[in-house]
Amino acid sequence: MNELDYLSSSDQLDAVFSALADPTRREILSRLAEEELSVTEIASPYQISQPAISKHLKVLEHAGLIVRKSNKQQRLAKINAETLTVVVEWLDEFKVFWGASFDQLDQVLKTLETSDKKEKPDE
Amino acid sequence: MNELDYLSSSDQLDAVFSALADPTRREILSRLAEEELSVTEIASPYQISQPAISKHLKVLEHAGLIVRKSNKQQRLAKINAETLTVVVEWLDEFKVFWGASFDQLDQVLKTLETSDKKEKPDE
DNA sequence: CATTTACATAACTGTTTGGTTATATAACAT
DNA sequence: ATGTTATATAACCAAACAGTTATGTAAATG
Repeated sequence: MNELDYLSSSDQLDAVFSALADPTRREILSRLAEEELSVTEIASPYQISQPAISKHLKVLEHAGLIVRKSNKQQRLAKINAETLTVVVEWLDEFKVFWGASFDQLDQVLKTLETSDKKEKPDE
Repeated sequence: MNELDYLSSSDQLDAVFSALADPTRREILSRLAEEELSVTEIASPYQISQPAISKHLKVLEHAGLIVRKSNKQQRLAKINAETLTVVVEWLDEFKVFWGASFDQLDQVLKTLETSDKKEKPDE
């Protein structure tokens, strides 16, 4: 059970879009697409303080874009890119504006929905 | 020349994602996907004031998600859904997480890039 | 056991956001 | 000319946001 189960679809979009509205958070997400990182590792390239990074991570976690696990005294952050499918689904409403080629996205969405159910039958 | 030409790619993503982070603005955008609407028409379903709607429209316009034109004393808002391609392009970085089926998005993106260049060769 | 490391949390601050009311302006209607 | 309609703008306010410093806590290290 993840935190987003408590959010309405609209609230989840609010949370995801506002999480993505910050360039530092987008960059963190890009780096987490490569590998899991600890808070200190995430903070290292930035000039802002460690608590500021912890806040960014809390925003990403609340949006469901990352999950976290403890390892000794470290807290590793891992991307949860499945959550980005809510953005893809929302975009689907506007696909008509890009012409027929975007119909391929329909197929992608159907594939995703199916595999979601297969991967997480208990949610 | 549109307003977004002055924004860096990251600033444009900031503007687009934060514009989309508000449910009222997303709903306005959905309605504009159906038809052009005047400010009064856009405001009519909501309880908030007309100036509040004008502010929302300014945010959407600044993000490049709508364009506006004057018609008599009305100012019509029209969706500019092409701007949403910056979101699609940003999402492309994470497509690997949804498996091979998402490679179809590559094709969509290539098609979009090509048609972009055809439609706006002067940019 | 004392210290350091990794992180979270609290308290505070300045800025942004999303709303308000009041008012100005431009076009249309009488 | 006067009034009405459509919209924008200004001034204001409360809440949220993004940062700070200071401090607390749990785990590792000497």
